[in-house]
Amino acid sequence: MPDLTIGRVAEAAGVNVETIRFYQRRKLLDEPIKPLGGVRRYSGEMVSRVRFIKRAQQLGFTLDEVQNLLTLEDGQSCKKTHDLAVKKLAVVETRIADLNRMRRMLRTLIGQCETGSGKVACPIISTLAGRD
Amino acid sequence: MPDLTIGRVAEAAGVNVETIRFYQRRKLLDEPIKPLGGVRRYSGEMVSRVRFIKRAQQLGFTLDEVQNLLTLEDGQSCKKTHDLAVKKLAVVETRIADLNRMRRMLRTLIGQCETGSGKVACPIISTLAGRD
DNA sequence: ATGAACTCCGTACCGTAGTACGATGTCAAG
DNA sequence: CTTGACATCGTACTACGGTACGGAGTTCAT
Repeated sequence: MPDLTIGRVAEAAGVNVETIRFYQRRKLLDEPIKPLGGVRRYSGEMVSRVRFIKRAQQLGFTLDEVQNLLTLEDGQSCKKTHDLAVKKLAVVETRIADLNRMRRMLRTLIGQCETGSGKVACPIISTLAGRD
Repeated sequence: MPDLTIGRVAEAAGVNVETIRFYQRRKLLDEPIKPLGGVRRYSGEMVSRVRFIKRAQQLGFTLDEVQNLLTLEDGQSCKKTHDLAVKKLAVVETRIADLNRMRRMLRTLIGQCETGSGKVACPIISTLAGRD
């Protein structure tokens, strides 16, 4: 069953071979035993694990957090998983709030630029310079 | 008029001395001439420039972009500044959209966890594992 | 005039998530 | 049995925005 080479795993999971090796160094994936003077072989399980990592990243989890999630992979400690997700949601919402502030400000400034109310200087620059 | 030491500038602008030096290396700020065997002196202008950089960062501009903005600091080339702001707004909106996707997903998963519909395995883990 | 506090400068390091590279070894097909 | 593709491994580099450090010189108040 462990029939894949690292290249096949990477390809199947849609990542770079170096990424697999990087995850191994980070202890996110383990390295199969290497038959002395040979080449490591991987099972399809490894592909699933890489995909797991990638999906978790898409939800905003860092690799450190993914490492944590992987230890919960049996699906038993639902509460711990739930709590991690709640914390992550809070972080995501903070980031959204920050970005919304940036968006509001940028829109205001762009609007001022476009309605150019006879002012000599650029309103964006003026604002950044603290003049106004 | 150039009466401040680097430490005073940093303090007045609310940044670390090392940050000023870092900006100088990055050519965001220029270094006053150093009187041979002496200490550089800065004018209040320098404090304003550091604040300019910090405000631009709060709007989402990278230091490379700030460098660009600083060359437009006379407030003349309003169009170039405007265009930079429009591009940045687009980037910010993309990030918001990404984060909104994460938020939706996290909320859904957390909700599934909480209504725990008799399932054995954790719905979050199941989703990450691609089972479901 | 002495000691604390500050400056100067180069270089190294932090976190985050990888990518790149080069030497050497192994495997499979022809 | 050779050639080409791939694996292994260690190390270095990327982007981004700084922070930290150590040794030497300078400035200022007492």
